[in-house]
Amino acid sequence: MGQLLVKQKIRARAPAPTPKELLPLGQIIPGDCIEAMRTIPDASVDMVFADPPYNLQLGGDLSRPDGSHVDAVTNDWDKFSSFAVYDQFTRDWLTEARRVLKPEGSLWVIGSYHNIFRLGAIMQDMGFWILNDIVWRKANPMPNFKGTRFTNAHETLIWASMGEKSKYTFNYRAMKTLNDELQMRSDWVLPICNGAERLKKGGRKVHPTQKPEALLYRVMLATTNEGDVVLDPFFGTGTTGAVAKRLGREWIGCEREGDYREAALERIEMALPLDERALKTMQSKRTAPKVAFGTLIETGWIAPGTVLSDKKNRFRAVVRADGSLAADKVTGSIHGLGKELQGAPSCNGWTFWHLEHEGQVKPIDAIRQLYILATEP
Amino acid sequence: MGQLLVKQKIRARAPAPTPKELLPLGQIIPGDCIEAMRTIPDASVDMVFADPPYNLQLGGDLSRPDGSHVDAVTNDWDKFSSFAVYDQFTRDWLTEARRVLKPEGSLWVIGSYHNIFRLGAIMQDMGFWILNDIVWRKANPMPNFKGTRFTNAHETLIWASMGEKSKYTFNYRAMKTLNDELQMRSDWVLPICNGAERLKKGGRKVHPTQKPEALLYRVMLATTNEGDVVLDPFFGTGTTGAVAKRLGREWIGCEREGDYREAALERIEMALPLDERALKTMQSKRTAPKVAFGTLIETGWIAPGTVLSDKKNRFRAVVRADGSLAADKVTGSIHGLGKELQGAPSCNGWTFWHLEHEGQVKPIDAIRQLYILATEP
DNA sequence: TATCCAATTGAATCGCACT
DNA sequence: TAGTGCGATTCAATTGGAT
Repeated sequence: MGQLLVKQKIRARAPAPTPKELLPLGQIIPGDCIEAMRTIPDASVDMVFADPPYNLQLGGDLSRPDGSHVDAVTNDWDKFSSFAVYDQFTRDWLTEARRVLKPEGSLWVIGSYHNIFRLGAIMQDMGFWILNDIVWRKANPMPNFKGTRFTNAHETLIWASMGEKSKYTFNYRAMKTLNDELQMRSDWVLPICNGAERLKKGGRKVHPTQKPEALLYRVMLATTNEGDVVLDPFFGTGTTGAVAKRLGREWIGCEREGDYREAALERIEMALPLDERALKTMQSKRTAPKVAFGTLIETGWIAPGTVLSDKKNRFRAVVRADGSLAADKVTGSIHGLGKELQGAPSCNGWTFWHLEHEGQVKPIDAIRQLYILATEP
Repeated sequence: MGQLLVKQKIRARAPAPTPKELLPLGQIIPGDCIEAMRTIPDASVDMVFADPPYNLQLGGDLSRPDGSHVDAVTNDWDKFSSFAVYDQFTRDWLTEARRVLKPEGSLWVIGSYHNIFRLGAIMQDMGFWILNDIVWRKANPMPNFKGTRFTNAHETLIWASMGEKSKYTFNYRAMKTLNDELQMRSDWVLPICNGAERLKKGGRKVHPTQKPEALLYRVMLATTNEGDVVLDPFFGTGTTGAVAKRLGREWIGCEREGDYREAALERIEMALPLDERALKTMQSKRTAPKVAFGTLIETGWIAPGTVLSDKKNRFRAVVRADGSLAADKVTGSIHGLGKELQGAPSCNGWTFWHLEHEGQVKPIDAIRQLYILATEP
């Protein structure tokens, strides 16, 4: 309420806003996104959400350990000849985005380490004021098949206002409610887009990088109001449009590829306005914190070199730096070594292995419980 | 053992490495980090870990590697100049870091949304090749008291090699062990630095942004080997040094502030190195001593004439005296024949081929493991 | 009908040493 | 330096067929 009043006051002093009738609401403008955005009036849009090409620079083919082939992003639209070319492209579309945004609008971009640092730096150079960087922690990412790096399990979003002193919309209360009455954090755990939500045609995915609706849902619920105009310059198969419709926001898309436009329009046509049941599935599940044995080593709760033993003191093992255990001649994880030594079909290392703690012999699970208690919010 | 031999072979072809006696190991070089790094020889360091200042309103005490002075602009209204000064400072210290790093060394930086995008973009521009961006997801972050944004609950690290084709160290197996036998992901949940670990003097924290040892523990265990030299140009109160000492790595620090240097030295003095047994980690098969299939034939672990088959019993092959396999019409190595028969791009014969052993069907790799265990010193 | 198992798949900068 | 051969390497979710 108070927020609305403030907005009206400011608008009264600013130039008259563009009437919505002059905007291509609910339409996908075909062609290059920069050209397409030029058709939109200055200061007429409340939010821009952009999922630009990542400039992945992939090498040769990649196969899984089972020999199957990984379907990579090889589309032409993700090919740039150099960082300089990518940067110029980025500055060009960001310039148009800045022009069409209202002074109190905000900008979201999403990317991976291939492009997000360039995006963020250019945004700052252009005067955008970063409000948060958000980490989308994928619940089910693709593994690193060759064991050469850490599993690339997240993507990064940047949320920015038009400038340091600019106002912006943040629905704090809605976010806190969505997060079981805890402040919404800058890391969001959400599954990747698959199952029924993933658009397919003839058994093949229509778009290689379709984003999950849950991601856009949270973005829009947090930083726009009902009736706001959301522009997506890289519309793809229209996740932004579908979520905007469900949440009662207006949308405009730009998209070069006819196939994507067609799939998007059909999809948005079918999108249902929000019902409460759907909302519930969007809410973040408070997953019980999983604690690996290695975490207790890293955080100093159990020191490498500590000697563990089973309850009857038949077996002993030394904790090593990486969280593995070393017995006389065998090594392994807390579970694997326990199983091995006992010759049992399986073993829960958390209850099998004990150590002396405060004068008492306790299972290592007790240390894990203490750790969880100490670090829980 | 085998690994050491390989390393020496490579070094023999490269220019002679800097003898460790010429490096200021276990020392904190006082003064400006760029000046301090200049005292370190070219290509002498295995890893640089840097936690540079975040504040973009810098004081006027920055200098370039050539000694010229950087004229800092600190006015609020001139963010663009402020970014330019920060970028120049970043390029300057990264230039020195790049010079002292070995060709197969790697660079870690940590930052927040204020500076990480600039850091990452400049690293890419300088030729560093990003291997991962890592999200440190704070288990207990400070809430956003005003409720104006999302709770800032993470920081970002970037891990990079010297270039696209450069080799680098990644202890895949140790990370997988540390994470309960699942690949280590790019999002790390770790508590912030508090409690006994947080250095305090007169009830006040000594350093405003002391990093948790657990973070450095994982970084170093993952991407350095025992005895490697780690340089931290923004040493602060010495978390990098303390963890390096614990993990049997050498360290060099640079730090301007005398108070931090004093606190760091005292702290590292008290840190206990791990003993040899605890320091060991699980080896990946890639670095483990190699056992050829032929060795198992020669030593009688597998007899010539033994019939191998794949798990589903679709293919069968006979072991020949020289360690090759013979199928119906084709012959080849354990890998080549498996690849051939399946029509796959590649095949690991060790896991593909099975035989009956003690009443169970096991991959031939299991026999190799038994051999390694039995012949280990 | 419920359950289980096998197969498929997702924004991926994915090997190394020798000739 | 490009080519070749050895051999190391995957997690969670979904889908569809078999039990």
